[in-house]
Amino acid sequence: MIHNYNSEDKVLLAVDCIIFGFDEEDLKILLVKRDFEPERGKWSLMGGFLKRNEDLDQAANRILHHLTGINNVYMEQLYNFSKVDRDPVERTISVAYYALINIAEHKQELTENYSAKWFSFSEAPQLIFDHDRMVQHAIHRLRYRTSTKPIGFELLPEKFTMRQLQKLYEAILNDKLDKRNFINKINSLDILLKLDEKDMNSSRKGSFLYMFDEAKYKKKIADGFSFRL
Amino acid sequence: MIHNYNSEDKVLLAVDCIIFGFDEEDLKILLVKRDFEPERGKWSLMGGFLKRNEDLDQAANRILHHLTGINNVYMEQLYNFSKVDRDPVERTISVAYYALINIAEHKQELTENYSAKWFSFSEAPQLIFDHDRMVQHAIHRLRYRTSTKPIGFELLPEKFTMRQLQKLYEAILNDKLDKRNFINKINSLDILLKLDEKDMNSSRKGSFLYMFDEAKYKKKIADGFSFRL
DNA sequence: TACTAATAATGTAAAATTTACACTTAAAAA
DNA sequence: TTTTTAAGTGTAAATTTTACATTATTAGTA
Repeated sequence: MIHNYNSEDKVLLAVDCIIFGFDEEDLKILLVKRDFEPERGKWSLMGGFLKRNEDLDQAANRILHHLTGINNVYMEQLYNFSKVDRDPVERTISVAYYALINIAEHKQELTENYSAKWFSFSEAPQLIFDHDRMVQHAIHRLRYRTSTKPIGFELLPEKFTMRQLQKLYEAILNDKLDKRNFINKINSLDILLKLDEKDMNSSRKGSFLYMFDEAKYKKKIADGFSFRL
Repeated sequence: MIHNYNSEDKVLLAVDCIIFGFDEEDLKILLVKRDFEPERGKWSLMGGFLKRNEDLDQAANRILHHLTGINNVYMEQLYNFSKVDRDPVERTISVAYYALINIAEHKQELTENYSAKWFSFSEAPQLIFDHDRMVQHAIHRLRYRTSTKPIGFELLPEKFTMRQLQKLYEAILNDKLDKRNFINKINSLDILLKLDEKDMNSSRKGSFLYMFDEAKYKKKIADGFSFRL
């Protein structure tokens, strides 16, 4: 059997990005209003097509930047969606990516020049095509990842309080956690740096700020430590 | 901005299958000798190209069947490999799939008509392109999945002994497990059916055979039970 | 300046889970 | 009947997880 690349079908490869954000309270998701047919005017994920001269990670970042002005986000490849009729226009396979970003930090980038908008995760509108399925997949993976590695790195400001970290976990897991147990657990991971500074916004007493100790974290990973929560 | 699907680049979408097998002792991997250029004669994963009229799951099954005669295998989508120059002939994105099968059950299908061959996982030859990376990804995922859901379903004969199940876990995790703790753990999951039958091959005393109780398992999953091992 | 109000910070005992570990049993073969 | 070989079985100690309530700190207010 001789295989001939030339006789093979080529397809369009789309990349769709599920961008989760956190605003100290709620888990949110970033959507855009589609400005072309089909389904013009409906909400959808950030999407575009892979180009010949880039790999998928690059495509995901280019697309996100193009539609939102947001740059340099750590995105993870999630899953492919490949039903034959998933896109009514043409056979398209979509590679879903997801990311977690700190909303406040990207406020400037996401100006009104862009039609992207944050929605509370629980109040997001219906999306086009199979994008709702993609989001379901992504939240599932995000919850799972939460129990596997510490997630705050990308999602919180550089300095944050234990309370903020806990709220982030609660938003992702959609569950209440016990304050003391949470703090004990996080402290036992031994990857946070307690600062002398306090955040005075949330209370009169103020609460201490922390930073991730990335070096320590990387060392632990390298040593084979498993961060299951 | 009006988007025009026609101006987008189309690409070849390959599907490569990492097939793990178990023969009551070792974890193995199924490879084929490539019979076309480039890299003719070298070992590689089972691969082929997605066709216009099928989705990725279907393509993975078609390709596996075409190259090995094996049918109806449960495969899971793993990850995309998309480096621009990963295939020297033409821009190709590869979707990796992996599966776990029971070697004995597929012995008939995998006859000498096919050039596919089982290799001990630890003794597999070097593979073409980025296939070694794919295999690394797959074994990682398999180990992870092991701690998440019971895996024996697809990998063992319908009836099996506790000893066989333990050896399977040991092969995947590449680690020794304590016999009593393993049995207690498995029993506590409460998804096995103990039969009256014994397997007399492995010892004079014989060891009881078990079956997975799929109905019970599905009910537990539906009830939100988590099978973390 | 003392009092109030509001959230931050902290520790422990009980329960559950995980781990380490060794002897008896059953059946075939000699 | 004795020997051989792997199967089968239980428990105590260690660790981890859970549930839970009081004190501390500061700014604002009287």
